[in-house]
Amino acid sequence: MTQITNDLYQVKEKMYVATDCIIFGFHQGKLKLLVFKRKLEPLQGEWSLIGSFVQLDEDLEVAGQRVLKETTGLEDVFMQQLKTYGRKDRDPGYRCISIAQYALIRIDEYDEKLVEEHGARWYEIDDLPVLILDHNEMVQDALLQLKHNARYKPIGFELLPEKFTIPQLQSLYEAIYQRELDARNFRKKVLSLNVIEKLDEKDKTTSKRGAFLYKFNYDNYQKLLKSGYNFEIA
Amino acid sequence: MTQITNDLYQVKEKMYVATDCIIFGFHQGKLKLLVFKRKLEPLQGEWSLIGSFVQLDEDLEVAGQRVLKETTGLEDVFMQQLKTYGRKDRDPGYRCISIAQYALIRIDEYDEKLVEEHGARWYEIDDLPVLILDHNEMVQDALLQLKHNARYKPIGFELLPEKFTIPQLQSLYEAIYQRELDARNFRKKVLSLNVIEKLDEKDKTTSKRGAFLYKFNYDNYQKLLKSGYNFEIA
DNA sequence: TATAATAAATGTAAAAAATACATTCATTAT
DNA sequence: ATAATGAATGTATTTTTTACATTTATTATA
Repeated sequence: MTQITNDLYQVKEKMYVATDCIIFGFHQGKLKLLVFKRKLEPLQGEWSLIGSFVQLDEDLEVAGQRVLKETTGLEDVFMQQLKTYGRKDRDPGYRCISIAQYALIRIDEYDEKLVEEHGARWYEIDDLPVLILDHNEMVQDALLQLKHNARYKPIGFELLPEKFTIPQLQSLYEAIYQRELDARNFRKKVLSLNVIEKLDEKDKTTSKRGAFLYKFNYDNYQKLLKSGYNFEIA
Repeated sequence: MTQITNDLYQVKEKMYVATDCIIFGFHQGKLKLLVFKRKLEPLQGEWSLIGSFVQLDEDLEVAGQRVLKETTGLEDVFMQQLKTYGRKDRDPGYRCISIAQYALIRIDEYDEKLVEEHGARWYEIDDLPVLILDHNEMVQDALLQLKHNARYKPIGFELLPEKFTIPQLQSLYEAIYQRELDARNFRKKVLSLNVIEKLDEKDKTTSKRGAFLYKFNYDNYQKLLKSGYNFEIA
């Protein structure tokens, strides 16, 4: 639970239902997490995931999207339920369960101003601060899930801009798997899946020669999924 | 939500938190699901998963185990959180989210009497009745998860008695994957993982020759897991 | 305008893993 | 003694994964 609306702990006479968002981004070859400085007591000033109570008339997914919108300005973000955290003593004072959802966003797209207003900051995933409650546990679980999913779904594309180069994609997968990959084998594998399309443009920000830009082909992806394919990318 | 404690729908002024259990068993070569006949209004007499509200002073996992204990008499059952179902209109009348957990149990061990008292019945998974609310969706999601997990963890062992034969194990995997496997390749693969131990006993219930019994070796399993192994079994 | 520098792009051979497939074995019942 | 039954076993082929070094396109600068 992240948004506590008064500043005194109270007795456990009611079950609260919250959602917390684990927001991943990818920037300059690094996988990053968006963390927030708590504005309310208790634990004011501590680092925390962003979250909110789930409203009575609100779907779970909608609650997650609402939090994302309020904090980053982004809509229709890729978001997936991770796990529900429900240890009876996870939040001292309240009895509160939290449905953790993780989001993948394209850092170049988010609304910087909104993020700043919320006292938020991007941290590299291998240099995270201590977070309140069980939030570090949530992040570690989400990282595991991300690694796992990246192996079987082309989930990584959510973290890149619409047009990206193969070296960029490789660098993302290296950040997720936390190990280096062979450029030839990676390219071979990714192209063999037939889910990215070569464009007639080059990105020249990282080399004189320039690297061709590609875009993700959702149609082919859907077809591949239906055919029962496995999608191991690296 | 399954256990509703009065018989009139009421307005949505409070968030309820329930847990529903998807109980899988394996018997005579078939993967089965334990379903229950609802005892209370609304929807009395309909087939349903078994569930309960989560108590204020109760961990989520404990709530699941409690339900299992009450309905099958079994304790320390293998159980895993599946997903939280939180559509705002999933339960007409109440606003109730449900944390679905799935359990794998050894059918020969469960307490038949307790199951009967609860008006429960085992259904083959490809012959399930219509269940209340979103329970059919929960079951389908759980089956997908089970298939997925069975591929990467030797999860299937939870569904077999402690001593089992390789043909039995194969038959279980065939039931989970819903396709036939090659006996030679299956045996080769399973033995190569080094997680089952041959015993000096045979099971002669299915053949004159008898098949050697094996038991699962949790220590080797843990070692293998730590070494980062993948565990694809079929 | 030639040259140096840089990251992008490419192919092949070896190793490992997955698959396809048919026969013999141990035991019991007749 | 023999027929019947499911259990157990090995090998060759195909597919997938891995390891590894050179050339290419472009820009900056000498």
